[in-house]
Amino acid sequence: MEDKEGVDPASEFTSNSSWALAGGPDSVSDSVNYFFDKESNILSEFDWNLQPDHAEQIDRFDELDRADTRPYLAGSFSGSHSCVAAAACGSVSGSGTASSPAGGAADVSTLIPSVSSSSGEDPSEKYKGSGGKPPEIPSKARKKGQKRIRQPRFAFMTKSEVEHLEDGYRWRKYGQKAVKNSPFPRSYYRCTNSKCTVKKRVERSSEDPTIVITTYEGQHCHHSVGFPRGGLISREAAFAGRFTPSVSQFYYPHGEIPASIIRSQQVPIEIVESRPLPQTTNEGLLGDIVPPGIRNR
DNA sequence: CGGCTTTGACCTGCGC
DNA sequence: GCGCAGGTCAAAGCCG
Repeated sequence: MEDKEGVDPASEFTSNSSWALAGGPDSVSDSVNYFFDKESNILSEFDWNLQPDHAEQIDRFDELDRADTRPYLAGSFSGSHSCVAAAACGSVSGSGTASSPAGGAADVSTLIPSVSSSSGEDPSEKYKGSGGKPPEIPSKARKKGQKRIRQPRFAFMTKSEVEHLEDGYRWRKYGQKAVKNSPFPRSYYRCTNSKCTVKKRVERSSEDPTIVITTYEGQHCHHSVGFPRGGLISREAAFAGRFTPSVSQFYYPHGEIPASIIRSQQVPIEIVESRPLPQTTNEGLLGDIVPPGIRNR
């Protein structure tokens, strides 16, 4: 509806978001490989294809970052988060409450998922668990054998002491599971809005307990509820909270951020500057954080 | 009392 | 077929 107005530039560039480039700078390649090694289970689970091939473009993102994206990437989650993600948000309906990014950012982690618009047409979709039912379909009404339709997912890493970020929406925890090969459990949250099917998972990296990996699934069909603590929202939170499909992200694993980014970002960074978001449009967001050349791939 | 968290059970898919 | 792991359900308990 209102979230689908017009053509989504993001989807335009992510509709075939299994980017395949060739080769890449060493530092970033290492970074990517690092991420694959350490978080491959998570990434693969999310269908993310973070390949060394992306290094070249990530490096360009690096340049972009030096250009003036930092304030936009800065996060201000409640608690002591240092946001690690840069994400582009697709179809955003209105500017909502995401208008005042505040400081407190750090590790700009990026990640390139092959965010499939996964409407269930993907034969490789593995609907592990969930009783195999789509969120929209109550368990009782669910037909046996019906495949759960997985919503597009979006994730980011956050260096944080607390796990639950405030992203402007209210969440209800509906489950927690121990994760294999990880001492940290994974928590499952669902948007408290009864009409909203967005879910999110929160888990800590087994490799770096200071890293919180938050995965959003689905798309909010409503506006955020605002921010009780100061009313400031980070750009990432805005992205996350209003996540829509057709989004591409970039991840740098903590500690493996390309040196140039570290130079410009420092880790962590306390950014006091509060700068209004440009327009919360796809164009604006993408323009901020997506390296040139990536967008139309 | 309503909303939320906790937690064990259950379901499903996948690999062997 | 079986076991494992992930995801969800739902009852019970907690809290404001």
